[in-house]
Amino acid sequence: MQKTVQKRTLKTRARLIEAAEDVIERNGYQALRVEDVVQAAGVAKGTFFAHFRDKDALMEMLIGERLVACFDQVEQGPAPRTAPEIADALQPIHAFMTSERYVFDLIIRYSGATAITEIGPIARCFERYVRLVAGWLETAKVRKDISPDLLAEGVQAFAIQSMSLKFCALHEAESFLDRLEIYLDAWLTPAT
Amino acid sequence: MQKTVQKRTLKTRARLIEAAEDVIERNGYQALRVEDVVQAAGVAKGTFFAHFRDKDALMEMLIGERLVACFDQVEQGPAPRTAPEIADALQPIHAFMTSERYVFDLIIRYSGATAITEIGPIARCFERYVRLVAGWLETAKVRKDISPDLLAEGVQAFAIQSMSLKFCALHEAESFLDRLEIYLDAWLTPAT
DNA sequence: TGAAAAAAATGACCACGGTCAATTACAAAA
DNA sequence: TTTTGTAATTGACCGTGGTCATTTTTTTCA
Repeated sequence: MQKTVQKRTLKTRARLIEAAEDVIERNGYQALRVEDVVQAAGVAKGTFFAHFRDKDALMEMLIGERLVACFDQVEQGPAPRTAPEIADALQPIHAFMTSERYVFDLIIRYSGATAITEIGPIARCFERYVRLVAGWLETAKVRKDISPDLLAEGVQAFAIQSMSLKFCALHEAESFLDRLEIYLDAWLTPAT
Repeated sequence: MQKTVQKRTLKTRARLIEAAEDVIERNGYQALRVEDVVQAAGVAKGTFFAHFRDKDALMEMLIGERLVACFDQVEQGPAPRTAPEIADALQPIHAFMTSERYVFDLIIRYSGATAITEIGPIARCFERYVRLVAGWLETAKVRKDISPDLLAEGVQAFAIQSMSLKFCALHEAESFLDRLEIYLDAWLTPAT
């Protein structure tokens, strides 16, 4: 009844991931085909699905990793204190999320875990987003009538709205950053 | 060089749509298979794709229709004047949008038209949403420091955020409506 | 060391969306 | 009515994600 994991397993897995990253490097996330990956990795198709539940699971992992790296980068910088500074500080995260339509769609689809047991890296990043921004807001020059957590959730909502509009022909005139700044200004520092 | 459209065409198209609606009635949108639709309609598979660009195009049409009906219904009612009233008034629209995860995902995916030429019913509904809410906000008891249009876009952003969280295991404790009301209250009537 | 048990890998196979060259039905002109 | 050009339909076929019974490799333990 032991559950020994063989070294072979890790090696195969590593080969698959490396192959996938190569394919993505060349053609982007959207164009990734499982067949290409297994061929590049030199394994059979079935092996892929022994390592990843489905293609999306691999994508979630790879995109999640990159997203985590973006968060790490953003957390290195100083805490922003105003709406434009916040929009600017989040830029690396937003840039990656909108780097490809496919990437954005997948991130949105995985942003909420459907079951507690399957909270993946992307869903965790969404929680991290709120924690990160809420942390900034505690000492930022913003309204204090509602909690930093609620404020941060709003920032997230506006960021997603702005990113959606970036992919939209009707609204491409106004730039993503301008739009987000307008939203955040109205949300964080209302002048009623 | 004439471009006569035969009566046959309309008939076939109607049969396909009816068949699709039947299938959806029974098993929901998610479960619809093109094969089932063409079989029920008594036509060949190729015929389906002569009438609809792809499966999503049919879905956009059908879901778009239902969504338009929801808007029609909401527009019948009196204009709400407070944050909870607004959340409540929009309920039929939000209820349909979150009736199935598949429906929500498809609506989000089609909410922004990628090209001017391909603005579909769903993208139009998103514009209509903003116009509708902006109309309400003109005479509602809400902050006046920013335009009704901007305020309405925010309402949309918060509604999408709340709907996303509805599908999320981590946040299912708080109900959709409660959550939206909290957001809208903070957005429309800040107490700085 | 060798046999039994467990883990990993294989590839033929399936499901489903989508394509397209060939065929059939239609409608207008002769 | 027949001819002819075009609109509409067909179904065999393809690409790609995903499955699973079988085979191969590794580990365990007498």
